[in-house]
Amino acid sequence: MLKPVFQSDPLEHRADFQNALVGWFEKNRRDYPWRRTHDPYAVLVSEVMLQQTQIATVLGRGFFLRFLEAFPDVTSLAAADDEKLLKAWEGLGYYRRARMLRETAREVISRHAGKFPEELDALLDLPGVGRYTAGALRAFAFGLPAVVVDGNVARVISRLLDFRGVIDDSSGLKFIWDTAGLLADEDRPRSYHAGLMELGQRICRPGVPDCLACPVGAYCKTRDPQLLPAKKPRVTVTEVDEHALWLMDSAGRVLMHCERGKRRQGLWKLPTRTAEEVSGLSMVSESRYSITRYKVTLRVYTGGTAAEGDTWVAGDELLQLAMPSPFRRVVETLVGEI
DNA sequence: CATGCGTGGGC
DNA sequence: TGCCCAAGCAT
Repeated sequence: MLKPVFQSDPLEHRADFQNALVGWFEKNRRDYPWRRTHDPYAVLVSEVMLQQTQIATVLGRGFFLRFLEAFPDVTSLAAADDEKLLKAWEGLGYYRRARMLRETAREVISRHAGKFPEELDALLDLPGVGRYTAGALRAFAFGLPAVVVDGNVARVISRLLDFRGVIDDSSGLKFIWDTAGLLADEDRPRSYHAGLMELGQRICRPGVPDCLACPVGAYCKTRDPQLLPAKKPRVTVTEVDEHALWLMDSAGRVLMHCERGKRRQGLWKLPTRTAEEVSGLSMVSESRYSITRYKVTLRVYTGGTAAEGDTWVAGDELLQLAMPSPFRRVVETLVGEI
């Protein structure tokens, strides 16, 4: 690992560190659509979309601008129905985020007279807004002092300070957040925090970083960045099978099932069945996908019967429904084979 | 504190 | 290819 020599502790030379970072950012910053606005509503939409979701996903498929066209302000989002809301979120995953975003729009109207609060505690009270998102709103929407720690920032700080402990237990998180607070530039929150994240995204990458291009290499203590950050061991992956039906009636309608639970309400799938219920039916599709700690084999069969809660959907409405991606892929394939 | 919640980029 | 993991949050 070729890397600049450590010269100064960033905590002891905070202003120099901040200047180096902000100077680099001002020259090299990427032009993202959410950086062209300070509207707290638009900033919140971007931050929620970007939770655990890569920029390329949000940007490349146009989610951000499309969502703002559909729901340009808190009033329109507060009034959104499930169908339109989930359709705008389809493909992004973590669908609960969309519902909480709408709930936040409603609370901004009912509890804050339609104007986003600027105090940290008030922001943290909003549904779906945790300490990262609250800090991001403080810095990027309001230009106020903040502490902003995402996965990028945690990695950068662990390397800068050569923090070898795991960063995802309570003591590791405390170290990262405390250090982030000590390093933060209170006069230039926008450039500093966006710069620290963009540094982590582009230079101080996971795995082998591009240390020779790093603007703050002189403030970085670690000698082997590729070993950091340390994390707790991952949970083991479990293989599971999922069985579903592909059933069409004489009118060309397809049997579907709308999720009723609190978490995934409004998302549509093919009706799922137990292994016993599909025994003897002929399989028309087999696919695999990963979800959290599960590797799922999804098999779809023709035959079977409708059950309580299943819904017949007209063929021309089928692809309008919001579905989880694995089911959307299967449905699009099977529709194409008709 | 552990777990559930999606998806796709990149190596 | 299989695996890591990404601008987290709620429970």
